[in-house]
Amino acid sequence: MSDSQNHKALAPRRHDEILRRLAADGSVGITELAAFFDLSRETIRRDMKFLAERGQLDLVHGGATLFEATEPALNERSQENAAGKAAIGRAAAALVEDGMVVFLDSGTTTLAVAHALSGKQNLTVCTTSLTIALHMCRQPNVRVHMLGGEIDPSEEAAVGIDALDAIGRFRIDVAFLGGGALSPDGEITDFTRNGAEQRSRMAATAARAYFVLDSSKFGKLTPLRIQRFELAAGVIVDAPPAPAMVDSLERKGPKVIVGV
Amino acid sequence: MSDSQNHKALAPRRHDEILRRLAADGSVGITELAAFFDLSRETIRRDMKFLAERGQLDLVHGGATLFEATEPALNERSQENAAGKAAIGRAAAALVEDGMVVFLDSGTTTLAVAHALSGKQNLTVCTTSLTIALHMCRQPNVRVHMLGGEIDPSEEAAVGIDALDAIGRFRIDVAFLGGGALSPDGEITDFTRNGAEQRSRMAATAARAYFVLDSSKFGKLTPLRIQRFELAAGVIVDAPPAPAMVDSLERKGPKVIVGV
DNA sequence: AGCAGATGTTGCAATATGTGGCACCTGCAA
DNA sequence: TTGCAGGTGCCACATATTGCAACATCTGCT
Repeated sequence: MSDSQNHKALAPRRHDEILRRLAADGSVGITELAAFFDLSRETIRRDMKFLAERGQLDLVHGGATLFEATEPALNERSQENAAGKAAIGRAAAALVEDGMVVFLDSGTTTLAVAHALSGKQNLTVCTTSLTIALHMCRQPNVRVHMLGGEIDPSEEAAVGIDALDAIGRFRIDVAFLGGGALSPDGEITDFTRNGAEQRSRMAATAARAYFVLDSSKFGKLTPLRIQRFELAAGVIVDAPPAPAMVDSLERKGPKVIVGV
Repeated sequence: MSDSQNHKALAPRRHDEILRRLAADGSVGITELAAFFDLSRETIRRDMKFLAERGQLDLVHGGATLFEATEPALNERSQENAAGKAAIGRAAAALVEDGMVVFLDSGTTTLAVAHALSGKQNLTVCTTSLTIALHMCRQPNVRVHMLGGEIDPSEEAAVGIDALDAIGRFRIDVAFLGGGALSPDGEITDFTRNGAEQRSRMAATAARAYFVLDSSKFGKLTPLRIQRFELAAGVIVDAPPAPAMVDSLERKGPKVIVGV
């Protein structure tokens, strides 16, 4: 960017530039860099090999991509209906613009949203989920706030009074919330008191809140109603629920958005 | 820039120019400067060596780059001296009894402590590290509190005001703290202001605090002194530091514990 | 003259980069 | 599927650049 004449640079500077492009574009080609720096492909390849050995990128044919730290065996849950969750993720990501403050609830569906957010610039992400925090803090151009509190092992996320407290401190542009079930009469319900309370507050606090619910949760019943869920802007799903459920849900407020 | 005819300048002038270019471009080459000043490469190299010794720049092959008192990448660190870290972990775990409230700092050495704690019963673990929280919440009979806050991507841990706040709320039986270096004169220092402050508070707050430092950190210098580190009960290491360092450290308070 | 500090020169080792050859991928068209 | 063509990975070796240390030279000063 600095000088258009001579891009030749010392090795560490090249490494920076490579990582910078990687962060910006997600991938970078060897030939393209060789031309940019006016150096042979071998030299660039050696740079990349060096960076790859330090775990800073992944080598692929023709260049390099962002290093994917293979997460320790994700739960079986995250495999269930993976395609549906990915579709929900894409639909959710379409609602997020660069620079927004986004809240991501715990859960495998919201994790899919997190994955779909890669590529957005300059996001601020707030979350209670350890896994989501870990994933997002490895993304470039993302600021991550972890809401602290006692960790619920089954969710691997913070719950309880500290997390509830912390929610109030943020001004959230858009929140993506999980949920236990979409009941036959069009209500969103949850498994635990803490979860329901947390989601209720977020639905009321965020400028816009969306519940993300994959089709395995349609028509089920869980014990706790999520208060004020009707303040949410929408419910993002991967397949159309029964028309009756859509009707009664939309009459209360939230729009139903079907991901593709 | 001043005179185009004769760039020859006395050493302090050259030093200024070197630093100026560094600030402007992020790096400078030796050959390039030698030509500019019409001096031999050796002279420029001596200038750079002088500046490097005073911490004003980093020498690299062919020139210099901006001085970065930053830590190496996380993935890289976790591999280094794995055996030593495991030894420290065992020594640390020996200090923990069932039922205690344990604080675990961020860092790869404290992660080794976390691994060594498996088997303890009924622990309560407080941590700022996402990785440690994730690991410990999968253990049976462990309650985990995640201290929230903004996530530092290089640490993958919470830092900043929220984390500092949260520290005050806990009554910690024993804390295991990381650190950037054990300086030659027996002080424990850190890379970042936030890190130093966090560790300082823990050292003062916990009933007993231990720093865990593997031998790669002996005799190094990092910019920030950790205030009140001498309140710590001990420093756990994987190999004996130089006797002079042990002396000056133990005279200040903390005992040196060598893991096996 | 003699000293001290700065700079230059030289030679060799270490490192970085370039080049060419060949095997291997990848996409495409038959 | 097959084969082809172009791009790419990778190795070995050649070349260029740099690091380093020892010693020589210069310059200003007393």
